[in-house]
This record gives sequence, C-alpha cells and structure tokens, in this order.
Amino acid sequence: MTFHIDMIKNSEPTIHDIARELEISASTVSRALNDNPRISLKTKEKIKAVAISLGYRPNTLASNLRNKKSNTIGIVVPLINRHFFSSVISGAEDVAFKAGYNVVISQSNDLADKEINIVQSMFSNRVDGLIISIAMQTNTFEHLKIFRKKNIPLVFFDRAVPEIETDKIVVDDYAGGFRVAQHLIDQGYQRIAHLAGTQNLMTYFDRKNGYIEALRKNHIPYDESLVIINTLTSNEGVSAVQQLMSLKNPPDAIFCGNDTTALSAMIYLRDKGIRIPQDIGIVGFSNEPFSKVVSPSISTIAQPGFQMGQKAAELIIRQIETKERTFQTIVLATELIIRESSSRKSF
Amino acid sequence: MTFHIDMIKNSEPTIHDIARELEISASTVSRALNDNPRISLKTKEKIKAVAISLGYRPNTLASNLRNKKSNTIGIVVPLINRHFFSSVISGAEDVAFKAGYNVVISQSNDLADKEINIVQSMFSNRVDGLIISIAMQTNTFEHLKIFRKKNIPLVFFDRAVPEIETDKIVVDDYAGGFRVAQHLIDQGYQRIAHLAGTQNLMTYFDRKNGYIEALRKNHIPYDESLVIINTLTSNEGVSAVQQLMSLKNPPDAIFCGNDTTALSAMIYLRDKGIRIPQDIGIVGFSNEPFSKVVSPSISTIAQPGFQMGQKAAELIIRQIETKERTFQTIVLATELIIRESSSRKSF
DNA sequence: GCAAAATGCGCAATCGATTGCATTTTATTT
DNA sequence: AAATAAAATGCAATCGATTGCGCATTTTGC
Repeated sequence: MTFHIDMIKNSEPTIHDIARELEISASTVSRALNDNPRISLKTKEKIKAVAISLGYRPNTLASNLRNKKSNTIGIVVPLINRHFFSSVISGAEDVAFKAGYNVVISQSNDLADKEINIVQSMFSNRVDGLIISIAMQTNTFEHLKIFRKKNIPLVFFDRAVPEIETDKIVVDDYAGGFRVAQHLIDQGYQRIAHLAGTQNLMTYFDRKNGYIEALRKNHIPYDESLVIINTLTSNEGVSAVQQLMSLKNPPDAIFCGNDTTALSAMIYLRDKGIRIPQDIGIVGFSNEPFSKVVSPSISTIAQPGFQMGQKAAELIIRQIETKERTFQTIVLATELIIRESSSRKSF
Repeated sequence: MTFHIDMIKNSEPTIHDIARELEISASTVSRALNDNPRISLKTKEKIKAVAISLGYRPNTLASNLRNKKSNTIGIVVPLINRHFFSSVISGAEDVAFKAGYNVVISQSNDLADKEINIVQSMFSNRVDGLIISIAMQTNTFEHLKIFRKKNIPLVFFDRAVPEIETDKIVVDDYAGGFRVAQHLIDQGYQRIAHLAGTQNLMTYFDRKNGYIEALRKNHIPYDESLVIINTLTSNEGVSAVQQLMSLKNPPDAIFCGNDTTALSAMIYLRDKGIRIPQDIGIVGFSNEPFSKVVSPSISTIAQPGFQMGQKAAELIIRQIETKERTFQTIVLATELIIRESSSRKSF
C-alpha cells in the first residue's frame, strides 16, 4: 500500500513546501511572496506560480508572532445590536479594512466583568490597537490603563474614561442635553423631567448638566425629584415614568436619556390615555431608526455613529503607524431632530 | 550610564522571563501555567506568583501557532447594523464566549468581493470555524468550498449555499412566504404582489415559492408582472411600488421581502394618499424593531435571530471539538405577526 | 582582463509557547 | 543501605514566517 505525499501530510502548505518543490530556500520564498527587491523577477514568478498551484495561504499567526503585530484592531461595544453602536462598528470596520486591518468585535453587554475579560483576551491576542466604548457598569480601569502603560494604541469613543489620556471621540453631550431642554422650554413645557443614565459615564453626566444649565438660563428652578437615574433599559423607562407620574406635581415633559426609554415611556403613557405631545412632551437621544417611524415620532438627538467609527479607526491607525503620541479629543456636533413627540406648538 | 534591565527590554514578559527569575526551565513554567499535573503544587504557586508580579499575559499568537488552533470563530454577515444579523451575532457571541472562544466579526456589505476577501483573511488567520450568511451578490463559492475541502468547520445560517454540504441553520422561508400570502388572502386581498430578493439566495427563492404555492392553493392565478426582484433596499422598495402602482391592474396587497422595503413602500403609498391597510395591505419579513412601532404597525414574519446565533455557535463548536462530520440542517419555525398594515377586516 | 560593485540567494536565529522523551530528584520497598 | 519505583523537572525540537549577515555569482568600470 502506497501513499501519495499529499495524503500523508494533510496540513496546510507552507513556504517550506514551496521551497522544497523548487529546491530553493524558504527565505527566498518568503522574500518573493513579500515582493522583496532582492529576489529576481524570474524567481518570484516561479515561486508565485507554485504557491498558487499548491493552494498556499500564508499563516498569519506565524507572521504576526514574528512581526509582533497582528494587523488586527479590537472593538468593544456595550451592545452590538444597538443601532448607534453597530453604525460605529460599520464605520470603523470600513476604514480599518481598507487600511489592511482586520477587526475583532466583542460586546460587553454593559457588564464590567465581561469587559475586563474581553479586553484582556484582546491584549493576549496582541491586537494592534483597541477601540472601546466602556460598559455602564465599569468603574475600575486598570484593564485599560495597561494599554497606555504598554503604549498600545487605545481610542475611546462615545463613552470615554476621563482619567485615561488618549485619543477620544465623543459627541457634545452637554450641548445635546442643553438643546433638548431649551427646545422643550421653547415649546412651552414648564416642568421638565430627566431620565438619566448612570452618572459615572461622562455622556450621561454631561447630558444631565446641559439640561440643568438650560433650566438655569431660563430661570426654571431645578427640582431633583424630576431627575431619575438608572440604566435606561426599556423596563426601567416604564418604572421611571410611573415614579414621575405619581409625584404630587408631575412633569409635563420628559427628556429621556435614550430612545429606548423614550419609546417605552411613550407607550406606557399612551396606554394610560395621556396624549403626547399635548399633555406630555417627550424627547429621546441617539436617533435610533425606530424613533423616526413610531407614532408619534420621537424628537431626539442624532449622533453621527458611522462617522464616529470612521474617525475612531483613523485615530487608532495613526497611533499604530506613527510613534507619535499627541492625543486629541474630537467632539462631534449633535443635531436636534424635532419630531412630533415634543411639538406641542403645532397643536 | 547604566540601564536597568527593565529599560533595556520593554517588550512583554514571557515564560522565559518567569523561568529566569526562578532559575527553572520554560517548560516547567508553561506546564505550571496550564495546570499540568506533572508540576508540583509548590512550584506552580511560585510560578503563578511571579507571573502575576511580572504582569505576565500569555501570547496567544505563539500558543495558537504551536497548537494549530486559534480559539477563534469567524462570523461573516452581510450587514452588522441590521437588527436580525446583530441579534444572530449576539447569540453566537454569547455561546462562543462561554465556551472559551473569541469571535471575529466582519461584514460583507452584501458584496461578493468583500466576502471573498474576508473569508480568505479569516482562513489565513486560522479561525477554528466559520459561521456565515452569504452576501446577496455572491454566486461563486470556491472561497467557502475550500473550508470543506480542508475540513475546517463551517456553518451557514439564514442564507446557505445548497451545493455545500455542512451544518445549516435556516428558517422555514417557504412556510413563511406561504403563511404571509395565505394571511393576505384571508384578509380579502385579491391581487397580491411580491417584492422579492435576488433569487440566487434560497431564502428569497423559498419565500417566493411559498407565496406562489399559497396563490395556487387558493386558485388565484399567478401573475408574473406582480413579482419584482431586486436587492430590497429602501430605495428599491419605493421604485418597485411605483412600478407596481403604474400597472393597468395594480395590486391591492404587497408582500415585501423584508421590513425595510415594507416601510419605504408604506411611506411612499401614504404620501400618495393611499390608505393602509384599507386600500393596500402590506406585509414585511424579519420583524425589525421598527415594524412594531411604526404607524400603521407592519405585519411581518419573526425570525428567531438570537436563538439562531446560539444554535450556529453550538454547531460550529461541535464540529470543532469532535471529529465527527454528520451534518444537519436545522429549520427554525417562523412566526407570522399580524399587525395593522394587513388587518383590513378589522376596518 | 581584473578588481570592485552589484545582484541573487541561503544559513541560521528568532518570535513565544508547547510537548515527547530523557534525566534528575525524591520516595518507597525490601 | 541498596534497589526500585515514582515524581518532578529539563532538553530540544516544533509550529511557520521573517531577516541580518554572509557567500557566490554576475555585472560594471577602467
């Protein structure tokens, strides 16, 4: 019984196999495949032909190990199936791919433990850089500081960590919050509640402060009982509204920290026979696709997710490909999109 | 001028550094860190302590190279920011992560070239398995057949390739299409149009055939001019409807191949003063989040995305961890969700 | 026509972790 | 205490690609 060579070793062909076939050295093969000028055109052509005929595909693991570079960018988001985040991913993936990088995506589910786990795993996989929007729950940052310590490129988007100095790309949440509140005031609403996210995240912190500032500017007293802080899930939107409506002096408008809670609040109120925007005005945040098409459509703040992702990828690639470390914080403008849920004056 | 050791080599600590510190061999360190029973408890503890003090993190590249295993599962979807696909990713990521696998996600943007590029890159990165829903445009499958040839685990979800034998997890699109059409007939619609996706994809092919079969069963003649095939983008939804409505005998209902086109069609018709569902009934497919909250809400077919992702991950892990190759095709049931856009009888 | 320069290629070490086999150390038995 | 068994650890090759250095061979210059 005889075996053909191909049957004995069923593993992938390597540069050594190509070298053996042509009776040359593996170094030459490696150089040829990388278009090194030290190899003659004739040899290169022969080598490439054999590579194709053997179905050779380079083992990037070996290459990465040797080069101490993985050509991979890690992206960590709280939740993949949030339109804003998946848009950011799309944008980043787009730029990274064109620049020759692979992208590894993971979601933290807004859990600190999972985030730490993911980030460490990406580190072990030697990603060339990490783009991250931190989880709501995260309140220690050692797993991220290590990237700075080891000088591994790191870029925050949307949810950044103030105490870590690196490139950041965020939206102007303060202005966003301000504009929402001002808009509601302009529409004649008087008691404006705010459903805020966890305050350890600058995004939610800033939105709230923008809101407070708008009240102040308009000489509306700030009432703490009108501000509820939670993690902004659909269910929490409902319970927050329940709490607000049971106040002796309930609000006539609610600035919700995101569109998800805006929607759940709206549905709850509608079921209670409360009219929107006539009885209560609602504004969300993030411009999720559904906010445009629900009835009534939800006023909200648009964040340029795709663009943010593109920019984040550009920044990380700059960090990767230059040694220079002059960090910048890019603040993207937001846009207030006025829709039905807060347009009382048209009634 | 003297340098401290730490300053000379600023690279990551390796098992050799740990070994040197303790004056033992790297083999022992490797075994200790992997809890090999051949190493005494005492030594293990010493080694682990040093590992921590040095901030050691294993280099998975090296490990993967040696083990010919990357502990990574690749996932390729047409578009990340489609709720259905991101749900599948979520589900798969969930299962994979718990089983100790990393997940690499990429999107093909429904382009064949990009898909080929991605898949080859994942192959070069030696993913342990590939979960994929193919791009609309893809019509050659060599880049996927190679996985089967080389016996690398491969699982299709939703959009599978009939000619490649491997695990597949799909929904019953035929039944889905049938049910939609039957429902529209039950609601008294007579001329039911169908906006179909590219027919090289079984999903869209089956949906159309289910629709045709329902017509046949109900003795409704099949009119080809009522079936429009395109790539189901928002814009194409509009132009398809324009085309349909300009027929001498326009339809009174449209079964749209996805929710995106259902929505754009609906908005177009509404702007033309056509009432839904009274004048025209609309049904979509996929149960995107917005379909529930738009007005009128869109009847659609729910596909269990998260569950599909979980199942896909289970299948790929089974392939990875067992040599056995008995493939199965899992067909998940779909659910017809009847909402306002097709509920003519309630008016 | 011959030294000098340029060209083409190979040797062997390297990246960091793993593992079969060998060797040393410790424990047990007689 | 010697002999044997058992336990603990080390040696060296391996995974596949890359690259500094060096050796031939060819080309160029005068």
